[in-house]
Amino acid sequence: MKPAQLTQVIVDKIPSMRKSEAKVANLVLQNPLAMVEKRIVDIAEDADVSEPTVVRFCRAIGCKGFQDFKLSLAQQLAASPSFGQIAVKDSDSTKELSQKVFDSTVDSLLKVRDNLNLKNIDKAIRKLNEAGRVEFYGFGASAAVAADAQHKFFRLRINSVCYSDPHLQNMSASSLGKEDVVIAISQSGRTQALLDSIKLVQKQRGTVIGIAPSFSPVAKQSDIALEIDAEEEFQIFTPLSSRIAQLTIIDTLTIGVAQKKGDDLRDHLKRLQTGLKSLRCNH
Amino acid sequence: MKPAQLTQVIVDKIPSMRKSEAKVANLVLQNPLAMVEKRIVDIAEDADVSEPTVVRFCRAIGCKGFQDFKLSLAQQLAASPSFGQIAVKDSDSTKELSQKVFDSTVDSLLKVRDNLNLKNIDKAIRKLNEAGRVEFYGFGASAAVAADAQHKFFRLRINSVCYSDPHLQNMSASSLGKEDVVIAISQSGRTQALLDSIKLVQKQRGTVIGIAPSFSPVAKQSDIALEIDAEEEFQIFTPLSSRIAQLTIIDTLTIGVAQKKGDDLRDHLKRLQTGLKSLRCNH
DNA sequence: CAAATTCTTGTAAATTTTTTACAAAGTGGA
DNA sequence: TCCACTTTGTAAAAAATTTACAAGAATTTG
Repeated sequence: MKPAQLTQVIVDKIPSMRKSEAKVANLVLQNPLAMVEKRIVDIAEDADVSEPTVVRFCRAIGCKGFQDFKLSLAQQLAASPSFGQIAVKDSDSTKELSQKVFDSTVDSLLKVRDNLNLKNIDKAIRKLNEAGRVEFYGFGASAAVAADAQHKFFRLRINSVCYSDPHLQNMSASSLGKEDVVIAISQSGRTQALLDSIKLVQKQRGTVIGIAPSFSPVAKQSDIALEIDAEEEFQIFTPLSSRIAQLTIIDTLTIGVAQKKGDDLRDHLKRLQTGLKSLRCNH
Repeated sequence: MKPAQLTQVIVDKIPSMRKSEAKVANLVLQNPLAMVEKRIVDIAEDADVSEPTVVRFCRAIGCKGFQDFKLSLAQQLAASPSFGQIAVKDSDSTKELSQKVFDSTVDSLLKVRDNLNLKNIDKAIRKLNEAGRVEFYGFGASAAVAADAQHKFFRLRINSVCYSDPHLQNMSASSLGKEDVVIAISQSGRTQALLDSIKLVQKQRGTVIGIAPSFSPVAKQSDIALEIDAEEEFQIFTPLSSRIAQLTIIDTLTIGVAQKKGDDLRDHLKRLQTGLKSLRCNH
């Protein structure tokens, strides 16, 4: 496994820290990269605290000591080099630009990975495996995610459809039963039409798996909430990173279900691939 | 900046090393990962040399001292994780499963990032920025990617559509002109119908940007090829990682074009966001 | 509101770890 | 074999980290 996101751990633990430890934490977050070549005395001086406080800070975030802290931090930064300075400037070259886009995507994937609610993923996989019909609902940017998800579940030989039209959603939702599952996808977690559909599904006693930000109405309303809190590095555009995170969560569900279905499914997929071959160019 | 691959530097310098320094070098190469948590005394003992010899070894390969060596090594190892055993076993728990899915996605993103053809990305951004119409073509799993891409370009106020039906593709392709651009997306790079559409576009003197594996017919036929060679960790399923890589490349193009469009666009996006607010639930 | 308790922080000392200085051992050429 | 030079290890010094403890702040309780 890759090193967990140390910077994320630091952010999470700041509230429970002592005042002077928090000073160190803030210094580190301000410029993680600079820490790597500092000694304990330098950091103590810069943060205006004593050396033992720095050690206490290291222990507080789960490291064995100062060297261990530095090493973990260095490893995280090496894995995603431009952490903390990902904002795209107008002056960036194509090289810098593409690196930033890839790095920020990696960053948010790691962040989401470390905050997964495994219990709910497990529940979701179990439920999907036993489901009658599986429907995917999403609007706007999430419509493409829903379509992608539907395509994957279809390949697993699961009866699945995808609706990104509120009327079709409602009509279909009304026809669901208690063994059916709906996966509701939303970047904002506040789309009113989606909430309406969710309620309709629940009225029919269907199960709703929500993929949305924590504490959002969609997450709260869902029976099983898979929460995603990827900060978007590129604010003004349509969400980029969080959408990739959504897809990856769906991948996890897909593979989880496939694992449960076992060998039986494997044969089916092989046959499917053979079918596709005829559509291909062979030179 | 530090040399990219420390282990490579070590290999290169072994011939010019003293006998006991070479002992250390071999120990390090044998298991680089293990070095990270050792102290100088441990390494000295394991290599059967004295501690100063270890320090001399560190200096010989261009490091400032022992700590510097350890840090550099750790960084290299973190940056290029052993692309090893990610295959999912039937016995995997949900935790292991989701970690593997996320990690393998991260791995392929990093791999693709390091193999990007920047010149072509640059060309593509330039072309897209000047384009009249932009169309996205893709079938199967790539249809969702195309839909997602269309959605993003639409937000950039670029005249864009998406077709995942061969007839519509052909009809539309025939109506394109030389200032128009088509982005053709394919996981396999060998879909015959897509190749046909590409040829039609080129007959009309339109530009085709292909997102497909290296050396594939689609890549070869495209005017600007953006090649993606993500190994799929989960063989039997529909492609997972390479699709994420495709999306991220498209993100790069999107941001690149947005950057070129500048402030003008920023206002437009703000207005768009305000428009969407009315569709949201506010509690 | 003050006394007592607990929690936080820094000082100084101890320990660990790394680095340097130097001397011993080895190597090769005359 | 002897001399000059290189290589390597020992031991001491220096540097860096960690611990122990006490002073001071904050908080609770009578």
